[in-house]
Amino acid sequence: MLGFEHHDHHSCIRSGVAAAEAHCMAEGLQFTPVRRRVLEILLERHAALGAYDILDVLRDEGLGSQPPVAYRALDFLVSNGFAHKIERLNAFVACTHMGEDHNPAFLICRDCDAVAETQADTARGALAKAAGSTGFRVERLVVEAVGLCPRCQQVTPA
Amino acid sequence: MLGFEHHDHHSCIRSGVAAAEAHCMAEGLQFTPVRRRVLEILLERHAALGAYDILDVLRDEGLGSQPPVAYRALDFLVSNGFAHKIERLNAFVACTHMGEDHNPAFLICRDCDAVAETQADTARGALAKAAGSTGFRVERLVVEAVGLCPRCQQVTPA
DNA sequence: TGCGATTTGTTATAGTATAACATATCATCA
DNA sequence: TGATGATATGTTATACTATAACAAATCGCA
Repeated sequence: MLGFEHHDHHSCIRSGVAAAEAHCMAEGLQFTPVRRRVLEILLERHAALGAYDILDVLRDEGLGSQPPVAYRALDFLVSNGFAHKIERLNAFVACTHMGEDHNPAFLICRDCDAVAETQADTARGALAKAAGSTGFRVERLVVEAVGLCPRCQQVTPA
Repeated sequence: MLGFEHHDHHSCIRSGVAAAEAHCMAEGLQFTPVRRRVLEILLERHAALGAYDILDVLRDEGLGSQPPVAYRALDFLVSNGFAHKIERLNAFVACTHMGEDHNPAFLICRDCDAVAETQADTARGALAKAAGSTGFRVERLVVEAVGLCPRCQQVTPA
């Protein structure tokens, strides 16, 4: 997983964009300037960004000025697994497992909004058992842990 | 857990309200008319209800007409564990484990918005491991499975 | 009874998201 | 290569979700 620790930001942006581009190429999807830029913005910050935060950046750069521009790009990224929506925050993050088929789970810092993506074990566990026993068919699983990241535990103890 | 199966609705509303009332009594909390009524409304439907849906009912009954009335009652219910917020739907449901200390997980039908509450196993699993290894301190866990309930699988196959 | 704390009423506004339709661009194949 | 159907963007308008701020009422208790 990509945690809260330091990492090479430049290469992580580059490789994220490259992975998305490759995937679009392979699938015949259009990786347009707005879509690419929104993904870059999400990769640049490693925190959850609201649609309107993203729109502000786009507007500054002349790439679009109305909400639907941001929402459409985000829909595209989410639909294709390049980004995820954090329901708890009404915000979005770049995916850190580009390409891999995965069931994301998130660690969300309530102080700084940093988000780390990890894996949820979907098949096992009480939830799967409950779903099975009631006949509920799970299609998508949202797992979001809210708490304090290591850094903010220093600053905001207890 | 409370599943999607049939159950005695009347007794389930009565016992839910009674449990909340007892808890408030014990804790010295005020179980006011609006708060009681909102809990009843949530118990009556076994689906996720938006704050404004609830407000509509309150308004019809002369119990309040402005959003803060509904939101404040919901905040109270959620804070005290009588109800839960479904982040995925921006909506609320009555708790079906009144009183017990629990980590709720939800099965949400994307067709009819019915919600079943069950338990998440928080301590074990990949998530807990990931949190532990990064030093992230989990305070609250949101687990929401989106899919089709048994009934809607009949109506809306595959 | 009076005082502080809690709850409710109300106005206003902030923040999140999408419908609908016009225009432009792309992708392809005749 | 130029027509055409599909996809993407631009734009206006509006719907939905949520909270700030302050006044008025009510409650709990000394």
